[in-house]
Amino acid sequence: MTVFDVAAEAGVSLATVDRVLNGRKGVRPATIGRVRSAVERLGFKRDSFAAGLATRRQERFCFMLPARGPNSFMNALRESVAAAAARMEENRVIVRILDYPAFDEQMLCRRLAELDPRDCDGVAAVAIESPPVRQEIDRLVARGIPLVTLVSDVSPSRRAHFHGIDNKAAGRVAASLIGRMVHVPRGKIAMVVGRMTLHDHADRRLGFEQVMRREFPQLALLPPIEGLDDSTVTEKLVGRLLALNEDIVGLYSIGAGNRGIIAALAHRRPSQAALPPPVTVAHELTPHARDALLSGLFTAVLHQDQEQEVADAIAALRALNRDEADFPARTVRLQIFLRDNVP
Amino acid sequence: MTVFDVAAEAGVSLATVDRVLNGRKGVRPATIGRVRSAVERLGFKRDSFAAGLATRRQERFCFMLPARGPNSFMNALRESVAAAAARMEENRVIVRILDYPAFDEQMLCRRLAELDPRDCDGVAAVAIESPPVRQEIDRLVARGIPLVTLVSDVSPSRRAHFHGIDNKAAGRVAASLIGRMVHVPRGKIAMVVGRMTLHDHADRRLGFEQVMRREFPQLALLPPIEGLDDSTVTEKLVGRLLALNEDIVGLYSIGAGNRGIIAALAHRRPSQAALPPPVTVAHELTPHARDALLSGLFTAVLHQDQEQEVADAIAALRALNRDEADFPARTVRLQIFLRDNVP
DNA sequence: ATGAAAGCGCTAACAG
DNA sequence: CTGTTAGCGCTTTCAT
Repeated sequence: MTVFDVAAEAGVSLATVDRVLNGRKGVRPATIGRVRSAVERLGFKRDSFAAGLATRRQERFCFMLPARGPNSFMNALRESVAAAAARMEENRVIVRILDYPAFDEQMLCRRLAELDPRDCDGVAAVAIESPPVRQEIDRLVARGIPLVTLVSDVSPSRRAHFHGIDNKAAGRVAASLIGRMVHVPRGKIAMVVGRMTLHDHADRRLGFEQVMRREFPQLALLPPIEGLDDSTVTEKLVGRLLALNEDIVGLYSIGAGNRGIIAALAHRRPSQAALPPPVTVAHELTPHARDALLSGLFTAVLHQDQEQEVADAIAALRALNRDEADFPARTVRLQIFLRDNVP
Repeated sequence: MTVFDVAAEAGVSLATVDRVLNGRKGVRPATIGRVRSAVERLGFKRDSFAAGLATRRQERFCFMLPARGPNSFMNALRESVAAAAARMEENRVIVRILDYPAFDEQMLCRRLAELDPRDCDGVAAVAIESPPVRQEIDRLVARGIPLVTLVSDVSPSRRAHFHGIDNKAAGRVAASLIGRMVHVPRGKIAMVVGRMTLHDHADRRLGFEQVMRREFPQLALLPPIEGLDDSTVTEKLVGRLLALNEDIVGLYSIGAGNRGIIAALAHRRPSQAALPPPVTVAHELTPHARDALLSGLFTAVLHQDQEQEVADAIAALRALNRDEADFPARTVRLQIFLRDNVP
């Protein structure tokens, strides 16, 4: 069952069948119909190996990530991208990793501006929410380089898709878990973000506060503190917060810097250590978060499958590159890990 | 960068390069070394499209599932298999779906016995735990047809892999959720299984009881009831149980038949309806479970990604078919859905 | 608007 | 043990 058989059945040549199959133009409607019905009758399915071999195009994509730093989530993401790059190489997809200093909008803009349509067929970027970035993304798209956002979105912008979890839902889930698991009648809830300009962190906070206010009004929300995704900074700030508020019964770690959270929780002052530890929900299952979960220091960890995010982003870029407008972008499933289902 | 270049660089022929690349025997160690280093030097990567095209083998696998019935989890699984079958067709993999009457060990055995190595290169089966089944699986493998278990394992047996979630862990997670979310000092916990001969159900119960007993001894475990994965049966049994025990504060639905659980919970007698509803954890995100979750009737649903299970099973069968002994079988990640992250 | 012919890079016979 | 040769089924020029 090959294109050849279809050609014979339809009474046309190989080339015409190919044109119809791939929606190329320059075929009379009547002929299209004949080929279509031949395909139908024979139950023809294209052999993707042969198709892949015959098209010798190479696709070149760029991943724009924050530079290597203390944020283990981002480091892990970089590994995922590198692994995907290696795997995709045999599918004629070349993935290059570029980076910008974390939180640095200006450098991100500059890096995006440098991209040349002649050696880059698409970009996946962990973005920062800001007008200049949005503008630069739009300019990139105008130049003919499609862009998808990864992990953290920029919206509204001309980016084609966002690949990541539903961060508002993540915040709501965290609130549900904490609210239902806190057993005291009242108390305070702390939030730690990396930085508010990160769209994903802002969304998580939004969802969290929404559910907290509506369903657990007896728990008081402290204003969020910014730990810059850095565990040293985070430890200092959280330590101070815990010392100042003896009655913190819940803690939501929205960003990175979990090592700092763990350290602060582990070193609570004796007066606090007597109380039950706050119900703590963190993000990203790094090795540290994993240990904190196993030791009972964290109650739950909300995680996103980075491999899937990366794979989805590459799939989307390929589709964009082939002008498949109807590519279905899916939201990466939020994963909840408790002590008993740690991977 | 092709095998041809590698051949030239190593000073051998195409065929020899191919032998080395694919680990075929009949090449002198010295030659192997020359080819390897040429590959290394040139950074050669095999083009999987060309490789796929050149091997014209067709793989034919069978999925052995319980017959279509009232169990929506199994119906959904069947859909997943059908979808995967369609997708794999263009990769030269043909998947056939076979079935046996649910719970019927004898028929399962008979169906397995009928399989012929001449038209089946591997089997993925949702199994039943019993000596005859185990024996029949071993016989199948002896006849040269590799088998992997799907969703529910049979162990020990000569099946190559199990593809599904860690069911003991699932039970432990359910216990953690219920235990931490029940706010009364004491009460009873109910368990509903499909049938104890299903390995996955038995495992979940094990994990559940283990954590319940150890961490929440103030909650009393009622003996599990068997609903046969049928919602009519389940509704009757659970209704009776709820009527007899006013102080049920937690409910773990281990198998299918969620519709029955939902009905029973929704129709609690007025005297009970005044109390807070039991903290309920169910399995399998069917549309009904989803609605129950959204309406607050279920507290959490534990789910497994069927698409991934099926994809993994097919990948494993392909590997077995190519005698890749070191294929890494992964455990499908247990998913936890709360009201706010329902897909 | 349609057809003929030349590969794409690899694997698999078969021959040495 | 190693080399030669003929495709796999599709896409892509180039002719018509």
